[in-house]
Amino acid sequence: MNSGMLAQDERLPLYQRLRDEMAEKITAGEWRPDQAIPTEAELTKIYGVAVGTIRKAVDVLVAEGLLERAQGRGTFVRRPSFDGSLFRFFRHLTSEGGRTVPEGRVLSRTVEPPPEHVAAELGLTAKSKAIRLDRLRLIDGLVVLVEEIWLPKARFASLLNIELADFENLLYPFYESRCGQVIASAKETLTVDSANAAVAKALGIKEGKPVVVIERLALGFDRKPIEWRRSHGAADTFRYQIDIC
Amino acid sequence: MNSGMLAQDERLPLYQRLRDEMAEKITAGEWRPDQAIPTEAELTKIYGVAVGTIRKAVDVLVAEGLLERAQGRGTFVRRPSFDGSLFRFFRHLTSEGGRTVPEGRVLSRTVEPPPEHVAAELGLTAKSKAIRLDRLRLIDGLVVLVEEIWLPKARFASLLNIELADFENLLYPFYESRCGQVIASAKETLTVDSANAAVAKALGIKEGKPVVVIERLALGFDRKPIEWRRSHGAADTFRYQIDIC
DNA sequence: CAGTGGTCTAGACCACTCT
DNA sequence: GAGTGGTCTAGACCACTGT
Repeated sequence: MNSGMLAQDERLPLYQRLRDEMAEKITAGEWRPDQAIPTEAELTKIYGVAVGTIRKAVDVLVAEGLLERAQGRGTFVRRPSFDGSLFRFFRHLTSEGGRTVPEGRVLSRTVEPPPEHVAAELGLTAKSKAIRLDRLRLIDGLVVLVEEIWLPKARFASLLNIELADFENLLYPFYESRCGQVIASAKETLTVDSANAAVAKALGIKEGKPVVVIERLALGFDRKPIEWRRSHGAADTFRYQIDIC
Repeated sequence: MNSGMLAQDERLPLYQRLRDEMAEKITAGEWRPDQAIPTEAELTKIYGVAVGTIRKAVDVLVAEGLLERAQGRGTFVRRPSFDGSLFRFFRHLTSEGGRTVPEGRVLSRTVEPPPEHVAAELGLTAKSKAIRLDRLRLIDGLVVLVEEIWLPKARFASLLNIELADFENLLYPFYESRCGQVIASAKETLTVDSANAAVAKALGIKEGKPVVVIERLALGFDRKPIEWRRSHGAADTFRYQIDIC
């Protein structure tokens, strides 16, 4: 009765194959964000398995952040955006308890071969080109971060047709909706440096003043690198908060 | 048949109460690290619940890192030591790829009422006293961090009988072995400041030079605060790396 | 009220580990 | 072969959300 086509992989546990099947429906857009997936009862009929097995597959997807359960309402495809709890990628608050999303202003977009270290991080060959964005983050009209962003051209070609002014304040949901690229995790490195002339000018501080440098490599659910970025912020107003579990 | 005493909390799900009960056995040392806990079949008899419920409780504890399963062998209490992967609390490497554990040197240990913000973080009343440690972290004989550590006296009274020289380089395994206090998670805040006279002297830098300040609140498995510490390091040699998931 | 996910049970069979 | 955790089933009742 496997009307859900659960062949694919060989001798994996049922719930794993189920998870893959459902993940596929999500990434392929068949089940869309903020939309309820079929109920557990329906899923048992669709796939011909017991409720417990469905639940276990859904457990995995919930743990992975792809689904969200709401008792009495249903199970929903989670929009990996940053409105709710998923504020993971903007912990460097500039003012105390700043909950607001800073404005993002893309200054320039070019296509060029990435520097060697960026190519290495993104897993690109020496010849391949990449998209570079230069961007400011502002709070109350004041520049708090200067960002240099590198994206593999292959994944993000559709970004080249968009007006710079139409880039949204949060890039990750934007990547998702425009390019189907979903960020799942990231690795960040913080260091402190002195501002060079360009950064100092953009941040409105004196050259040589201390700045915080955040280098981030963002990965997809397949753990492949998707974006590399380096951000600079004035050190004296900087605060970085994180929970380690 | 609840021979396992599962009263405690009111109307929590069974598997949650089970989890708490089992976590208690672990933190109390009744189930010791690297030792197998009773089998699922035994646990069902002990607590008078179904296997599925036991499994769900164990699932939670495994997810929390307290237990570890080994098919065909049993379920074991995990030693939350730092030899293996659990290197979570020393990401601020000073030299590139520095894998070595820096030396820790406790300069002083006093018992005094904590400052207001520390008492608040640790959940202590205004009157209660706390243990304060002042400590240096050194790599190759050079001071890289200056630390101010506060501990609730009630939990750490046994530390007062130990020679300062006998404090180990990694405090968290030390807390575990001497005081039965296991750190499960932490919350860190990074900022950049200018070195005051005392910090500058300890770090061997000039007063007013930029320093990185890390404030950390470390929690136990019961999510109660256990330790608060503030570390200072010279900004120019500082590197903080973290994986965000 | 009907429908949803959340909890819990009781038992089956399998894959692995150790002796 | 005996014992362990890993998977899977089938069905029960509950708590919550919507109408």
